[in-house]
Amino acid sequence: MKKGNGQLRLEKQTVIFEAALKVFRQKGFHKARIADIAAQAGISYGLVYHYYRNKEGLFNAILNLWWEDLYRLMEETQRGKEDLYQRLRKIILYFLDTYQNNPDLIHIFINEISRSSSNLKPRLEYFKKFMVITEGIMADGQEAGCLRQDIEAHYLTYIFLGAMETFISVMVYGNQKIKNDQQKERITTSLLEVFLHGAQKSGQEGAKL
Amino acid sequence: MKKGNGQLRLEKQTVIFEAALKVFRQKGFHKARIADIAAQAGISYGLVYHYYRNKEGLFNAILNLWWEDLYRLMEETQRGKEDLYQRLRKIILYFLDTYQNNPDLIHIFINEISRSSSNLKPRLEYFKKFMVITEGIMADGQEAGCLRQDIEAHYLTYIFLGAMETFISVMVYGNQKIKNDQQKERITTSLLEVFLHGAQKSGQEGAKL
Amino acid sequence: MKKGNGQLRLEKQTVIFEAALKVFRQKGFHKARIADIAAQAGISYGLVYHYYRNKEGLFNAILNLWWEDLYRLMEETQRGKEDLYQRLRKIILYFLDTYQNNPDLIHIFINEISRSSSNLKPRLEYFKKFMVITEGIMADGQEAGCLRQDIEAHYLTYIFLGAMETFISVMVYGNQKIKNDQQKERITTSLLEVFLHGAQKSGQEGAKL
Amino acid sequence: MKKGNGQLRLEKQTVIFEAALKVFRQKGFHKARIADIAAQAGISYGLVYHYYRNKEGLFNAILNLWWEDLYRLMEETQRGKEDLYQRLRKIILYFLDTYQNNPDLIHIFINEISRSSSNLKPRLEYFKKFMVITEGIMADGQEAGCLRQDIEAHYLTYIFLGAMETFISVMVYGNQKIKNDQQKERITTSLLEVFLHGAQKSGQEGAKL
DNA sequence: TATGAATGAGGGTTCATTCAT
DNA sequence: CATGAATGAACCCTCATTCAT
Repeated sequence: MKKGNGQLRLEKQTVIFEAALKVFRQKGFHKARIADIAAQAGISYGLVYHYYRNKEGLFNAILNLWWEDLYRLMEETQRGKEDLYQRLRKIILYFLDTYQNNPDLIHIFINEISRSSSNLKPRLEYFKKFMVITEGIMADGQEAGCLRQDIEAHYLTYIFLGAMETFISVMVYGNQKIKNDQQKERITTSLLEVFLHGAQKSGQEGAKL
Repeated sequence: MKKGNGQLRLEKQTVIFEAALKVFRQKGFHKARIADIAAQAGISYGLVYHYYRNKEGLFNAILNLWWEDLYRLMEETQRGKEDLYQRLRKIILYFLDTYQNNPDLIHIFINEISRSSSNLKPRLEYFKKFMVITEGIMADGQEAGCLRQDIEAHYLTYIFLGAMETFISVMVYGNQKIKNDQQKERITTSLLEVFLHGAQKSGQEGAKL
Repeated sequence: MKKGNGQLRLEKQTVIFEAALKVFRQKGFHKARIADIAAQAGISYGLVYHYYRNKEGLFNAILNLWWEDLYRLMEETQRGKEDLYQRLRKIILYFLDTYQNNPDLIHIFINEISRSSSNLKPRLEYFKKFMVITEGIMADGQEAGCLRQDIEAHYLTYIFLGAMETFISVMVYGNQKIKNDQQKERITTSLLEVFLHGAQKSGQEGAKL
Repeated sequence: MKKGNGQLRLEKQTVIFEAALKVFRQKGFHKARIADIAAQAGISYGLVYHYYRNKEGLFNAILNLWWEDLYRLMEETQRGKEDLYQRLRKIILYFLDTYQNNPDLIHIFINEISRSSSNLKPRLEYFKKFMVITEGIMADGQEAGCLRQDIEAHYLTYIFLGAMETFISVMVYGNQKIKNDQQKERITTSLLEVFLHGAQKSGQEGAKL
């Protein structure tokens, strides 16, 4: 039985997509060549243009996957009735899970989205939206009396996201693997612990550092 | 009185350097053209090659300035007798001061860390060294009993640096100006407060979030 | 009937090759521009890079053709049972035939031997090998008692090849055509006569010159 | 006592000239940079243009030295009453002496004059003149009954000069030094022997090779 | 669908030459 | 005389994109 054309199209498109994921990660957007991606996908480079408008379009497809998944998570998080701790935990775990399951994707996020000035304008909006949602979570926490109110919600956001991003970055740059769930747990706990309770040794409250 | 040639040479080199700073910031390494930099400097593009070996060399000169200054600060910090709070405060203020005085430089630092012609290794090495020094400060803090020891020193480092970097990034991306010293103070305090004492509302210790 | 793609590819490659042959001959390696070659071939310059890695690669392809053909001849010559006279005659005729059929090629051989991007080593190696083979022929002649033994075989080689090469060079520089087989015969005979029997008027042996 | 300016000018010019000799030999005309020559001469590159019109002019000065010296020798040779053997011997020794005393010069002759297609037009004339003079010597020899007349005088010229040039070329390419006068003598004798008496083993006259 | 030949804009780099000092 | 800063023509090469087959 012959597969439907749509099915075939989808498959080939996926092959190209994943090849692009790999090549963009290895070389970065500018140095990645369509020919590299085609070779990785095992097709001719002309074919790429049947499935994607151009290099930019292919790259955007990857970005969309990233942001859509992230937004979906964020919306779920917002809709849910969970407390602040669980919500922040979910965000961290989302990044760590993606790091495990799709390291190319998060590599690209770190290198090409989070840290890249080229063609930044449109991408910045995505980033801002993500920050705004996170800020909402922080504000909720402040309203609920869980978070201190003497620090602006967006400051709390920067601190939280920045700390997390650096964890991921270090792993990405160091090509570290996440060995097991324990490690994921330790990272998550460390992040939340310090963010929520601080790095200061307990009992030192108010003492001179 | 005639200026020495060395003086003149230095001046022109500086003009090119600053033009490069601006153009690299605006366009990123890949999209920045030597011709752009020359135009910005008000010279012909050929002259750039009298002062710098090539585009890469010019870019590296910029990065070196950044890292050398940063290392100088870190060494001062290490040599000093100050307590943990003052040390971390100095690091943050260094970034904020640089942001005020040389926003292009810090922009490039934020955006172009992973950019390099072929091997980003050398630049990562710079970064790692910076992290190692910071980790030393954290370890000192743990030994001195100022910082909790149930979280690894390098985790503390990631959280601290990541949080700070994101503050800067947000300002960079948003083209925000630091209006006055008060704002610098507020940012510094917020960062240190959360890092050291946590974001959790005091009195909530142990309470359900 | 549709031609195979390989066939087409080969054809176009040949067109470029022959254009290069012509341009390299006219301008020499350094002054020959890829754009010239492309124009000569009636294609865009970018296409040259589909068939050859770069200018150097294209040039090497030409040299390889020359050397491979020459080596093929030399090996045939060595395998054959012919006497010295026939062997030397074959070598001369090979050069003269090539001059007739592919004057560009021999022009390049004559002019560009020492030309190379950085290291002329590889090309000299080719030349040396050619000389070594010829020297073998001379040594055979000495062993067989056909050639005088009071002069080293490689000296005989220099004299023979040098004389021949200059014949060709003069024709190349003077843009002389070989008009007919008689001329070829005369050149060959003159060379062999002088090389083998000397330029001295017979009967003058030992007389004062 | 202060030297006259003309004296100084001459000295500096000579320094540049000799630097050029060295650099042109090492890199060839195209790859030799004025900056290289100036550095070799220990002066600034702008100064080169005070003494020579441009790169081409500097190169021509070298060529002129070569050709003028060679012509001087040839004229002396022609004016003298020496026999053919002595004349040819003088030519060979001139090349070998120059190889000993000014290897850069003869290197350039071999690489840039004898074998070079670029800017060849004007240089070719020099070469032709040299050949014409040599041909005159050969014709004299034929008239005097010293050389066989069944071979055209210019053929004899090609054979003689070609053989000699290849000797020099091999030494140049192989970076061989002339160790002593004996070697010079052996080369000269071998060349003249083969050219005049032939390579064939004596007593084999007419025998099948 | 699929291929890869073909195009040409674009940019880095070199270096001879000029000229103000 | 001497310097070397300054200029810009020249040219190699890359690679995204198009399109005939």
